[in-house]
Amino acid sequence: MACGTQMNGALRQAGFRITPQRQVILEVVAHGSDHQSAQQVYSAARRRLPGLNLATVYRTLDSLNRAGLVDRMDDTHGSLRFSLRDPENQHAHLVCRQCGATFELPVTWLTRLAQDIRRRTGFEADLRHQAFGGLCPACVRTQARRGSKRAPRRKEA
Amino acid sequence: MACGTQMNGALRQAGFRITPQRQVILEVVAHGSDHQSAQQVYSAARRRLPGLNLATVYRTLDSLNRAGLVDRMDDTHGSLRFSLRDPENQHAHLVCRQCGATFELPVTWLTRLAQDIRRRTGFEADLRHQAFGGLCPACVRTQARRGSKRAPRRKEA
DNA sequence: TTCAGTGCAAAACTTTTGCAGTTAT
DNA sequence: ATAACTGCAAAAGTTTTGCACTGAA
Repeated sequence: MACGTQMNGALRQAGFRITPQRQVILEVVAHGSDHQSAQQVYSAARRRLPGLNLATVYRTLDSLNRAGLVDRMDDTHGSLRFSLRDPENQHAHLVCRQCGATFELPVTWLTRLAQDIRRRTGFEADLRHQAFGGLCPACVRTQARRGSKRAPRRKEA
Repeated sequence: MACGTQMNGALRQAGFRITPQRQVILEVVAHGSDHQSAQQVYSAARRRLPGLNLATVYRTLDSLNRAGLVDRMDDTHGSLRFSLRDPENQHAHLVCRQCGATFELPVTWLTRLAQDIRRRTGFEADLRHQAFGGLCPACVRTQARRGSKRAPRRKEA
């Protein structure tokens, strides 16, 4: 696939030098599962680049984000999640408080809300990559049957 | 005011022992500015109770939260914010990415969205205490005039 | 050649936890 | 008397930073 070439072009265009680290990290974000944490990106990238350092992952993801190639979202469980930016598919997120699963929410569902907020308060809400907490369908069912179950490790909203 | 007595009642009713720490912490949350971070609560409470420990603040706020007296929200800048629960005034939050100011958003504005989500995905979104990022009116103006300015210290959404 | 990019180690920050001593009931 | 609660110190977990070295341009 010409994918690698395409990415290099994007990197170069954004004013970055092409390094193995960047190529691998960007490819992991692009081809790996969506909304990965820095640790996940690190683990995956490390398999191909054993010497890779976590700080580099953070720095690279931050650069890629500022360059507009990668999106960041706060998963409300204490870490940031990264995914390839896709202007065709702007979305927010649903994060299950029980099992941590994340789902996408087309940003169009949120436009009316954002408009309401802007008109009535003057606040410019940016609902892209916003994470909403709640219970996923599976956990709703589970919870309906039994009492409570396991909980996430850290933070809560 | 009978406020102290009222609080003690609430504490006792929730099965808590009455301690100076709890009284002070709850009062700071109740009378201080809304949506304070643990550090802010700590600083304010410490003025009246110099020996107070930050761990106690966290433990107490967690207890009060589980008892339903206090609400928690994740400000998407890396810390939790606490406020007195007011069932009459359920709300979500707008958090300015530029200056960190927070505003309240009546939860009624979000009911339609929550319904849409439930009907179309089965996900039970809990939008109470949800924090939405964006720019407050003041920072929108500031940003319109000049270029960029100071940024928050940690995390970003 | 030169400066952006990297690895490493250490720090920054928020939040949690183990434990021994204290205190409300 | 006896749990519950607190202070202290240390750890956990994510993210950032300083610095000297390396390598892409």
